[in-house]
Amino acid sequence: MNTDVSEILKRNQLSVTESRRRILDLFKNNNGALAHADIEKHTGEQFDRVTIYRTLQTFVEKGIVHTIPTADNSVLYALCKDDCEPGHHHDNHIHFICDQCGTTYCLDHLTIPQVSLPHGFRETRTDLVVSGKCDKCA
Amino acid sequence: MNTDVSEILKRNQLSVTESRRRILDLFKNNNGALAHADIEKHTGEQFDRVTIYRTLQTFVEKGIVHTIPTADNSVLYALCKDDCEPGHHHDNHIHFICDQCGTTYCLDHLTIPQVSLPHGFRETRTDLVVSGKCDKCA
DNA sequence: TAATGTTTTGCAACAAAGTTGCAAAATAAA
DNA sequence: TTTATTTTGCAACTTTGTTGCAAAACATTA
Ligand SMILES: [Mn+2]
Ligand SMILES: [Mn+2]
Ligand SMILES: [Zn+2]
Ligand SMILES: [Zn+2]
Repeated sequence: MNTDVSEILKRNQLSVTESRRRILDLFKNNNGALAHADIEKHTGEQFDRVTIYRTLQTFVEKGIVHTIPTADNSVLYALCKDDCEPGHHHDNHIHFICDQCGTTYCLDHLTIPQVSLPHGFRETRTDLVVSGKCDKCA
Repeated sequence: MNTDVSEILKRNQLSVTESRRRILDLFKNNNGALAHADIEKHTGEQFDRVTIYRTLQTFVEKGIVHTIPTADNSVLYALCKDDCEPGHHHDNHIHFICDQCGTTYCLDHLTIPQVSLPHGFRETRTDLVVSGKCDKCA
Protein backbone atom coordinates (compact mmCIF):
# COMPACT_ATOMS: atom_id res chain seq x y z
CA MET A 1 0.00 0.00 0.00
CA ASN A 2 2.87 2.34 0.66
CA THR A 3 4.47 1.52 -2.66
CA ASP A 4 1.13 2.23 -4.22
CA VAL A 5 1.02 5.65 -2.65
CA SER A 6 4.64 6.38 -3.45
CA GLU A 7 3.97 5.57 -7.07
CA ILE A 8 1.24 8.15 -7.24
CA LEU A 9 3.54 10.76 -5.77
CA LYS A 10 6.37 9.97 -8.18
CA ARG A 11 4.02 9.94 -11.12
CA ASN A 12 3.13 13.50 -10.17
CA GLN A 13 6.74 14.60 -9.81
CA LEU A 14 6.49 15.01 -6.07
CA SER A 15 9.17 14.10 -3.57
CA VAL A 16 8.09 11.12 -1.52
CA THR A 17 7.92 12.38 2.04
CA GLU A 18 6.39 10.86 5.12
CA SER A 19 3.63 13.41 5.45
CA ARG A 20 2.58 13.07 1.84
CA ARG A 21 2.59 9.29 2.02
CA ARG A 22 0.66 9.30 5.27
CA ILE A 23 -1.99 11.77 4.15
CA LEU A 24 -2.47 10.16 0.76
CA ASP A 25 -2.79 6.83 2.55
CA LEU A 26 -5.56 8.27 4.68
CA PHE A 27 -7.54 9.15 1.59
CA LYS A 28 -6.97 5.69 0.12
CA ASN A 29 -8.29 3.94 3.22
CA ASN A 30 -11.21 6.27 3.72
CA ASN A 31 -13.58 6.35 0.85
CA GLY A 32 -15.36 9.52 1.94
CA ALA A 33 -14.14 13.05 1.91
CA LEU A 34 -11.85 14.50 4.56
CA ALA A 35 -11.69 17.95 6.06
CA HIS A 36 -8.46 19.50 7.19
CA ALA A 37 -9.49 18.83 10.79
CA ASP A 38 -10.10 15.15 10.09
CA ILE A 39 -6.59 14.74 8.80
CA GLU A 40 -5.20 16.53 11.80
CA LYS A 41 -7.04 14.11 14.06
CA HIS A 42 -6.05 10.96 12.20
CA THR A 43 -2.38 11.85 12.01
CA GLY A 44 -2.28 12.93 15.63
CA GLU A 45 0.61 15.15 16.59
CA GLN A 46 2.69 13.73 13.82
CA PHE A 47 2.67 16.69 11.48
CA ASP A 48 2.45 20.41 11.77
CA ARG A 49 -0.81 22.09 10.81
CA VAL A 50 1.01 24.09 8.19
CA THR A 51 2.36 20.96 6.55
CA ILE A 52 -1.14 19.58 6.18
CA TYR A 53 -2.34 22.80 4.59
CA ARG A 54 0.52 22.77 2.15
CA THR A 55 0.19 19.10 1.36
CA LEU A 56 -3.51 19.43 0.56
CA GLN A 57 -2.81 22.45 -1.58
CA THR A 58 -0.16 20.54 -3.49
CA PHE A 59 -2.45 17.56 -4.00
CA VAL A 60 -5.20 19.78 -5.37
CA GLU A 61 -2.78 21.49 -7.75
CA LYS A 62 -1.48 18.15 -9.00
CA GLY A 63 -4.96 16.76 -9.48
CA ILE A 64 -4.59 14.05 -6.85
CA VAL A 65 -7.50 15.26 -4.74
CA HIS A 66 -10.36 17.60 -5.48
CA THR A 67 -12.24 20.01 -3.26
CA ILE A 68 -15.93 19.88 -2.45
CA PRO A 69 -17.78 23.08 -1.56
CA THR A 70 -20.24 22.80 1.30
CA ALA A 71 -23.19 24.81 2.44
CA ASP A 72 -21.66 25.42 5.85
CA ASN A 73 -18.45 26.92 4.58
CA SER A 74 -16.00 24.12 5.25
CA VAL A 75 -13.71 22.75 2.60
CA LEU A 76 -13.68 19.02 2.03
CA TYR A 77 -11.14 17.03 0.04
CA ALA A 78 -11.56 13.71 -1.74
CA LEU A 79 -9.43 11.54 -3.96
CA CYS A 80 -9.73 12.09 -7.67
CA LYS A 81 -10.78 8.91 -9.39
CA ASP A 82 -10.87 10.26 -12.90
CA ASP A 83 -7.97 11.28 -15.03
CA CYS A 84 -7.33 14.62 -13.39
CA GLU A 85 -4.30 16.62 -14.33
CA PRO A 86 -2.42 19.54 -12.78
CA GLY A 87 -4.61 22.59 -13.08
CA HIS A 88 -7.43 20.70 -14.72
CA HIS A 89 -9.81 18.50 -12.80
CA HIS A 90 -12.43 16.22 -14.31
CA ASP A 91 -14.36 15.18 -11.25
CA ASN A 92 -17.72 15.91 -12.71
CA HIS A 93 -19.67 13.76 -10.33
CA ILE A 94 -22.31 14.59 -7.76
CA HIS A 95 -21.45 14.85 -4.06
CA PHE A 96 -23.71 13.95 -1.19
CA ILE A 97 -23.22 15.22 2.34
CA CYS A 98 -25.12 13.57 5.19
CA ASP A 99 -26.34 16.12 7.72
CA GLN A 100 -26.55 13.46 10.39
CA CYS A 101 -23.30 11.48 10.30
CA GLY A 102 -21.32 14.05 8.35
CA THR A 103 -20.05 11.58 5.77
CA THR A 104 -19.49 12.92 2.28
CA TYR A 105 -19.98 10.56 -0.63
CA CYS A 106 -18.47 10.90 -4.09
CA LEU A 107 -21.26 9.59 -6.28
CA ASP A 108 -18.90 8.74 -9.11
CA HIS A 109 -21.52 7.12 -11.28
CA LEU A 110 -23.80 10.15 -11.16
CA THR A 111 -22.47 12.72 -13.57
CA ILE A 112 -23.43 16.35 -13.36
CA PRO A 113 -26.02 17.24 -15.99
CA GLN A 114 -25.07 19.76 -18.63
CA VAL A 115 -26.31 23.25 -17.79
CA SER A 116 -27.28 25.58 -20.61
CA LEU A 117 -26.09 28.96 -19.39
CA PRO A 118 -27.30 32.37 -20.57
CA HIS A 119 -25.65 33.74 -23.69
CA GLY A 120 -22.03 34.74 -23.19
CA PHE A 121 -21.41 32.76 -20.04
CA ARG A 122 -18.51 30.30 -20.12
CA GLU A 123 -18.31 27.36 -17.74
CA THR A 124 -15.04 26.08 -16.32
CA ARG A 125 -16.25 24.19 -13.28
CA THR A 126 -19.57 22.93 -11.97
CA ASP A 127 -20.33 21.66 -8.49
CA LEU A 128 -23.50 19.80 -7.66
CA VAL A 129 -23.75 19.12 -3.95
CA VAL A 130 -26.74 17.40 -2.41
CA SER A 131 -27.24 17.28 1.33
CA GLY A 132 -29.70 15.30 3.40
CA LYS A 133 -29.61 11.88 5.05
CA CYS A 134 -27.60 8.97 3.72
CA ASP A 135 -28.87 5.41 3.51
CA LYS A 136 -27.38 4.54 6.89
CA CYS A 137 -29.00 7.47 8.68
CA ALA A 138 -32.38 7.75 6.96
CA MET B 1 -37.05 52.38 -0.85
CA ASN B 2 -36.61 52.53 2.87
CA THR B 3 -40.30 51.89 3.46
CA ASP B 4 -39.95 48.97 1.11
CA VAL B 5 -37.17 47.52 3.19
CA SER B 6 -38.93 48.25 6.47
CA GLU B 7 -41.99 46.42 5.20
CA ILE B 8 -39.96 43.28 4.59
CA LEU B 9 -38.54 43.46 8.08
CA LYS B 10 -41.93 43.92 9.70
CA ARG B 11 -43.45 41.15 7.64
CA ASN B 12 -40.83 38.89 9.15
CA GLN B 13 -41.45 40.05 12.72
CA LEU B 14 -38.12 41.81 12.98
CA SER B 15 -37.49 45.11 14.72
CA VAL B 16 -36.67 47.78 12.18
CA THR B 17 -33.18 48.89 13.05
CA GLU B 18 -30.71 50.97 11.12
CA SER B 19 -28.28 48.14 10.47
CA ARG B 20 -30.96 45.82 9.20
CA ARG B 21 -32.45 48.48 6.93
CA ARG B 22 -29.04 49.43 5.61
CA ILE B 23 -27.87 45.89 4.93
CA LEU B 24 -31.13 44.82 3.36
CA ASP B 25 -30.97 47.94 1.21
CA LEU B 26 -27.55 46.89 0.02
CA PHE B 27 -28.93 43.60 -1.23
CA LYS B 28 -31.82 45.36 -2.93
CA ASN B 29 -29.52 47.71 -4.84
CA ASN B 30 -27.01 45.07 -5.74
CA ASN B 31 -28.40 42.25 -7.77
CA GLY B 32 -25.50 39.93 -7.20
CA ALA B 33 -24.45 38.08 -4.10
CA LEU B 34 -22.56 39.70 -1.25
CA ALA B 35 -19.91 38.31 1.03
CA HIS B 36 -19.58 39.42 4.60
CA ALA B 37 -16.51 41.43 3.61
CA ASP B 38 -18.45 43.26 0.86
CA ILE B 39 -21.02 44.41 3.36
CA GLU B 40 -18.33 45.56 5.73
CA LYS B 41 -16.81 47.64 2.93
CA HIS B 42 -20.06 49.16 1.71
CA THR B 43 -21.25 50.16 5.14
CA GLY B 44 -17.88 51.55 6.11
CA GLU B 45 -17.25 51.93 9.80
CA GLN B 46 -20.93 52.29 10.43
CA PHE B 47 -21.58 48.95 12.06
CA ASP B 48 -19.68 46.49 14.14
CA ARG B 49 -18.49 43.30 12.51
CA VAL B 50 -20.48 41.30 15.01
CA THR B 51 -23.68 43.10 14.09
CA ILE B 52 -23.20 42.19 10.44
CA TYR B 53 -22.66 38.54 11.32
CA ARG B 54 -25.78 38.49 13.45
CA THR B 55 -27.87 40.36 10.90
CA LEU B 56 -26.94 37.96 8.11
CA GLN B 57 -27.67 35.01 10.37
CA THR B 58 -31.07 36.44 11.20
CA PHE B 59 -31.86 37.09 7.54
CA VAL B 60 -30.98 33.52 6.61
CA GLU B 61 -33.12 32.13 9.42
CA LYS B 62 -36.08 34.26 8.35
CA GLY B 63 -35.72 33.29 4.72
CA ILE B 64 -34.86 36.79 3.54
CA VAL B 65 -31.49 35.84 2.08
CA HIS B 66 -29.97 32.51 1.18
CA THR B 67 -26.38 31.30 1.26
CA ILE B 68 -24.35 30.14 -1.70
CA PRO B 69 -21.53 27.66 -1.20
CA THR B 70 -18.35 28.35 -3.12
CA ALA B 71 -15.40 26.27 -4.18
CA ASP B 72 -12.97 28.56 -2.38
CA ASN B 73 -14.60 28.33 1.00
CA SER B 74 -16.23 31.71 1.32
CA VAL B 75 -19.88 32.17 2.13
CA LEU B 76 -21.97 34.33 -0.13
CA TYR B 77 -25.43 35.72 0.56
CA ALA B 78 -28.13 36.71 -1.87
CA LEU B 79 -31.72 37.91 -1.65
CA CYS B 80 -34.37 35.27 -1.78
CA LYS B 81 -36.74 35.93 -4.65
CA ASP B 82 -38.96 32.94 -4.13
CA ASP B 83 -41.38 32.33 -1.33
CA CYS B 84 -38.88 31.34 1.28
CA GLU B 85 -39.95 30.86 4.86
CA PRO B 86 -38.17 30.68 8.20
CA GLY B 87 -36.24 27.44 8.31
CA HIS B 88 -37.30 26.44 4.81
CA HIS B 89 -35.76 27.92 1.71
CA HIS B 90 -36.93 27.36 -1.83
CA ASP B 91 -34.12 28.92 -3.81
CA ASN B 92 -33.67 26.03 -6.14
CA HIS B 93 -31.93 27.97 -8.84
CA ILE B 94 -28.46 27.71 -10.30
CA HIS B 95 -25.69 30.08 -9.24
CA PHE B 96 -22.89 31.35 -11.40
CA ILE B 97 -19.66 32.77 -10.03
CA CYS B 98 -17.34 34.69 -12.36
CA ASP B 99 -13.69 33.89 -11.66
CA GLN B 100 -12.62 37.15 -13.24
CA CYS B 101 -14.82 39.90 -11.81
CA GLY B 102 -16.04 37.90 -8.82
CA THR B 103 -19.70 38.65 -9.44
CA THR B 104 -22.15 35.98 -8.41
CA TYR B 105 -25.37 35.64 -10.38
CA CYS B 106 -28.60 34.09 -9.21
CA LEU B 107 -29.88 32.42 -12.35
CA ASP B 108 -33.46 32.42 -11.14
CA HIS B 109 -34.91 31.05 -14.33
CA LEU B 110 -32.60 28.06 -14.35
CA THR B 111 -33.92 25.49 -11.92
CA ILE B 112 -31.79 22.73 -10.51
CA PRO B 113 -32.49 19.42 -12.25
CA GLN B 114 -33.86 16.58 -10.19
CA VAL B 115 -31.15 14.15 -9.09
CA SER B 116 -32.00 10.49 -8.69
CA LEU B 117 -29.97 9.44 -5.69
CA PRO B 118 -28.92 5.90 -4.75
CA HIS B 119 -31.46 3.87 -2.83
CA GLY B 120 -32.00 5.08 0.73
CA PHE B 121 -30.59 8.56 0.28
CA ARG B 122 -32.89 11.45 1.17
CA GLU B 123 -32.37 14.94 -0.24
CA THR B 124 -33.08 18.09 1.78
CA ARG B 125 -31.02 20.63 -0.11
CA THR B 126 -29.24 20.79 -3.44
CA ASP B 127 -26.71 23.36 -4.58
CA LEU B 128 -25.63 23.71 -8.18
CA VAL B 129 -22.84 26.23 -8.56
CA VAL B 130 -21.18 26.94 -11.87
CA SER B 131 -18.02 28.98 -12.12
CA GLY B 132 -16.27 30.43 -15.14
CA LYS B 133 -16.46 33.72 -16.98
CA CYS B 134 -19.57 35.83 -17.16
CA ASP B 135 -20.84 37.56 -20.30
CA LYS B 136 -19.04 40.78 -19.41
CA CYS B 137 -15.69 39.13 -18.86
CA ALA B 138 -15.67 36.41 -21.52
C1' DT C 1 -46.04 61.66 24.18
C1' DA C 2 -43.90 59.41 28.09
C1' DA C 3 -42.91 55.36 30.71
C1' DT C 4 -41.91 50.58 30.53
C1' DG C 5 -40.42 46.18 28.83
C1' DT C 6 -38.00 43.81 25.12
C1' DT C 7 -34.66 43.38 21.58
C1' DT C 8 -30.53 44.67 19.41
C1' DT C 9 -26.05 46.66 19.34
C1' DG C 10 -21.11 47.49 20.31
C1' DC C 11 -17.33 46.35 22.92
C1' DA C 12 -13.95 43.30 24.68
C1' DA C 13 -12.08 39.13 24.93
C1' DC C 14 -11.58 34.93 22.93
C1' DA C 15 -11.25 30.78 19.61
C1' DA C 16 -10.58 28.85 15.26
C1' DA C 17 -8.76 28.90 10.65
C1' DG C 18 -5.39 30.07 7.46
C1' DT C 19 -0.87 32.47 5.78
C1' DT C 20 4.10 33.76 5.48
C1' DG C 21 9.27 33.91 6.14
C1' DC C 22 12.99 31.43 7.32
C1' DA C 23 16.35 28.15 9.22
C1' DA C 24 16.80 23.14 9.86
C1' DA C 25 15.83 18.66 8.20
C1' DA C 26 14.71 15.44 4.67
C1' DT C 27 14.82 14.01 0.00
C1' DA C 28 16.69 13.75 -4.74
C1' DA C 29 20.45 14.11 -7.92
C1' DA C 30 25.22 13.84 -9.05
C1' DT D 1 28.96 10.17 -0.16
C1' DT D 2 28.57 14.81 -1.36
C1' DT D 3 25.95 18.43 -3.04
C1' DA D 4 21.83 20.73 -4.56
C1' DT D 5 16.95 21.05 -4.08
C1' DT D 6 12.76 20.55 -1.79
C1' DT D 7 10.01 20.15 2.21
C1' DT D 8 9.16 20.71 6.99
C1' DG D 9 8.36 22.84 11.59
C1' DC D 10 8.34 26.80 14.18
C1' DA D 11 7.02 31.40 15.29
C1' DA D 12 4.61 35.18 14.40
C1' DC D 13 0.85 37.07 12.25
C1' DT D 14 -3.77 37.92 9.82
C1' DT D 15 -8.36 36.87 8.99
C1' DT D 16 -12.67 35.02 10.26
C1' DG D 17 -16.06 33.86 13.38
C1' DT D 18 -18.12 33.38 18.39
C1' DT D 19 -19.75 34.65 23.15
C1' DG D 20 -21.18 37.37 27.41
C1' DC D 21 -22.73 41.44 28.91
C1' DA D 22 -23.93 46.35 29.72
C1' DA D 23 -25.64 50.30 27.07
C1' DA D 24 -28.48 51.88 23.46
C1' DA D 25 -32.25 51.45 20.34
C1' DC D 26 -36.69 49.92 19.42
C1' DA D 27 -41.63 48.42 20.30
C1' DT D 28 -45.53 48.50 23.31
C1' DT D 29 -48.77 50.30 26.37
C1' DA D 30 -50.85 53.70 28.91
MN1 LIG E 1 -15.69 13.57 -5.38
MN1 LIG F 1 -29.59 32.78 -5.48
ZN1 LIG G 1 -25.26 9.54 7.26
ZN1 LIG H 1 -17.39 38.56 -14.71
